[in-house]
Amino acid sequence: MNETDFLKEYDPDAFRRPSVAVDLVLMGIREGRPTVLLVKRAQLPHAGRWALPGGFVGIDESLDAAAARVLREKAGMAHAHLEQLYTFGAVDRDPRMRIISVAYLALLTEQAFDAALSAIPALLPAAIQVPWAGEAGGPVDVLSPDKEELTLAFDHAAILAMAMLRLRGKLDYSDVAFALLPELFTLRQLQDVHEAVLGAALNKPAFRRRQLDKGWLAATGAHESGAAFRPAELYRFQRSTAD
Amino acid sequence: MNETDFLKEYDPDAFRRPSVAVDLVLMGIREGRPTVLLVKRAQLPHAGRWALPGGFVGIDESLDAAAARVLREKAGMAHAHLEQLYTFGAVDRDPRMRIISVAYLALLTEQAFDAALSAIPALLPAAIQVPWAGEAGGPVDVLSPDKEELTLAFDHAAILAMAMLRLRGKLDYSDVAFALLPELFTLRQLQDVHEAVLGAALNKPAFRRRQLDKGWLAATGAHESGAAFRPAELYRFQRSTAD
DNA sequence: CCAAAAGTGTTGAGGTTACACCCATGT
DNA sequence: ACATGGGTGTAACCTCAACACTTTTGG
Repeated sequence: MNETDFLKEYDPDAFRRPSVAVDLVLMGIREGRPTVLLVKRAQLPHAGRWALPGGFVGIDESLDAAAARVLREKAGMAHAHLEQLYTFGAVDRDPRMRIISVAYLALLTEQAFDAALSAIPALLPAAIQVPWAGEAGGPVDVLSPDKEELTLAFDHAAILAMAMLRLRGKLDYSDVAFALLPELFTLRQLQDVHEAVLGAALNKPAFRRRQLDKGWLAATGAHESGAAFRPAELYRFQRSTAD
Repeated sequence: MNETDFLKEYDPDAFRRPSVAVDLVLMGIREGRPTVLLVKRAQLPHAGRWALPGGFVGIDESLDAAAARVLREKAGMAHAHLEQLYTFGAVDRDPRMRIISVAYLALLTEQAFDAALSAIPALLPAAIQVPWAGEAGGPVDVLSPDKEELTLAFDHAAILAMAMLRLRGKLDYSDVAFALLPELFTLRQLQDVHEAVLGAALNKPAFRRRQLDKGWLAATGAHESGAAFRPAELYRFQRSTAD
């Protein structure tokens, strides 16, 4: 039997299969805090609870494509930094049936974040309150715009906690911070992003030099406008040619 | 309609679903090199090719449980450090049908590695040759015991590359190195593990002090026996009480 | 001229590397 | 006694954080 014949006779329905979904942590920085976009579940189970936007993975759709589709459909967004986080596969994580969820982290600029909010009014921007701001990962509290504490549906709180952890861990050796900033930004804005993610204040001159020494920043010569005081220079993210 | 009624009427078979599998990177250190255990595929597709041991996820089995089961069934091992790596979900990664694979990294001591080899003779210990030893991740070459270069089945080479990257990345801020060593070990053995994973030589006194300063090592007072020269002290991995 | 934030120079502390040396053991 | 690897002390070096200072703008 050759490979082609084998494939013809193979029965893909021999075993019961779990469903596979993707869930997206849509994260941006608002008012100095990491903030995520949540949707209110209209249907059972967990009707009325807030949840991460998600959707099932189509049979002819890669995981990355499914994540991009959910980003498009549920947040009206064409592009965003999107990376796979972790796969959650506890048997009872969804009471309907067995659903394995591949969680993705999507990083949004403030503009993209606000655009999604006005395009799709059902989205709720929820601030993430990290208990021990400087330290390692534990449970995260999620606050609605009027400071109510929210209980998320399913295991989405655990997904969120992992997203925060990942974002922190990658902050200074990768380019994730720039995915949260517009094309042109000042060093102060970059520092604000770092401080929001870390939940801690940073030393200005040290931060500045460390960032410039990495060689990832290209000075544009242009300066911000409309500042009440001395306008800061605008930089652009650009990997050094040495890479 | 309340939640119970809703669940009764829910049809879990409304959509076609992909299959979900786990694949294990069983890694240990042999002869100063990271080495993985491979199985020869008996059946199509990719019959005759070497592959990572894996299996389908049961409908009532969590992902972690499935990984543990494969570890038991395919490597005859009760326990090992096991951590989820990444989920591979390209549409065409398996020609039979849509299979999403959750990859796990399993870390084996040299004893466990050898035990698996003698318990299950079908396993092949394949050394991993990392092209640019000190640097970041790219493709990895896999060598059979007689130094033949192997072509792995499916996308398993990519899984392996990611496993090496993860192991390197976690080497000095986590306890993964100790999962590759027996209960009691010398500082030289610990350094050998680090050097094998990093593919680079390390400075002895610096390494020694860094490890001791972490507070993860407990001196036992016992010394290794059978050494041709001065016997080294044996240490045990033990997180500091301050954690 | 003042307030406020941008941007720079200098210093000092801490940690890490590199090298040299001493120690313990089997032959 | 000696070869060999285990284990330790010291000094040079590098990195980075803290502070003070200058610069630039709007009012």
